[in-house]
Amino acid sequence: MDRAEAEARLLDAAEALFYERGIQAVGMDQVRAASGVSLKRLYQLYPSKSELVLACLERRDRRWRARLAEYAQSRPDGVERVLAVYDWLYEWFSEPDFRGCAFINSFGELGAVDPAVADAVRAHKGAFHDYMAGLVAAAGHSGQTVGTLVLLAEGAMTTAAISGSPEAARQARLGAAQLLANR
Amino acid sequence: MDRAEAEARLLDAAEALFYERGIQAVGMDQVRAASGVSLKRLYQLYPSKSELVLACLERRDRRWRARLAEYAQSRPDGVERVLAVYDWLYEWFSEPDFRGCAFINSFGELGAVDPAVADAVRAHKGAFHDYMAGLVAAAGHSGQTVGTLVLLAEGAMTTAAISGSPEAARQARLGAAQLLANR
DNA sequence: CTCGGCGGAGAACGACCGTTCTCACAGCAT
DNA sequence: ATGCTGTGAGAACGGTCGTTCTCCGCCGAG
Repeated sequence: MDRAEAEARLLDAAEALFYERGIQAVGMDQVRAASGVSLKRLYQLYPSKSELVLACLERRDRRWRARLAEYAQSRPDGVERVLAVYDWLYEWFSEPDFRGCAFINSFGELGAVDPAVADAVRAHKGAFHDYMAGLVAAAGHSGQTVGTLVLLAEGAMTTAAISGSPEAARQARLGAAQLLANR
Repeated sequence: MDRAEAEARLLDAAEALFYERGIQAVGMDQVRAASGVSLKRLYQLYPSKSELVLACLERRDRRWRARLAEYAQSRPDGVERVLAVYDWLYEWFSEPDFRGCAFINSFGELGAVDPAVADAVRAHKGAFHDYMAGLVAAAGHSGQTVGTLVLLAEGAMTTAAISGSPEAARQARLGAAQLLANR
């Protein structure tokens, strides 16, 4: 098993465990068991748990945004593409192991205690905001609306996680459509 | 120090510490030090950390909702009172030690691992939803809007926490006003 | 005053966690 | 065959955590 595969297996296992149970509830030995990578290799690739967590968050950020962008780009420009974001949220919320936004969860758990985690979360949310701003501008709407549309998405993530139902995405889409209907 | 005062000091100290640093990051000994209540008394009032956490969440739920209701009731009936919710959020977000919604944070940290915590969070969010539904009905708007208004509030809480700024409440208020303007 | 129970301070316990170390072994150049 | 390098399995280490126990002083009842 070469370095690249060890990294991939580690990130896959760690990300899944952290997301499913929370970061502090998962020990490094469980990451080793789930990944099949020895502790020695683990620590020479990621010298501390904190760095492993950061690496997971960064990879998740890239994947999450890529998945969203890929989905949205399959829709026509304009308002349709803005609303596609909420359709994608619905699909995401419907995944059987959905447990909320990993960044919101990580921030609540470690944001006050690990500034690097807090920075990663802010970067992720900032990038999402910027992406939405691009979609809204392309739809010819004022920048005023962007913030509200982002709040709807964020609210849908936490509400879907807590309620255990993807319906919040539908509700958010309705609200967004209404906001975009009357300029 | 009688039983009632010991309970109050424990809950005050524990709630503040859990909220500020996260639950798992705070040890029982720190609760003892901050409250001035001995470990022995602590454990005879709350036989486990989990029960102390639950008691904190329940008291916080009651206080949070009471504070919100008190604020809203000082405004005239109708749409004004619905919008007052977001004004109150702005004040809350502006408190110097604001660190997001304790229930969202607790859910992210322990929701997957402690079902009692998950239940308490669901109860809190359900009560907030019902309260908003009452305000919206009193304002003569359809129940359709309630979900969206709640999403705006939830999104504002997480966004304010992560960004460190209370502006999200302003943004949420703008969105809510727009939703309530055109029925 | 004496006794008994309660409370406080903090040590003790067992479990676990992040991290490092030991040791045996596999692959490879010489 | 002989070293050398790096690996895997897992023990070991130091620290912390939740929880319990010990010991001692206080205080009210008799």
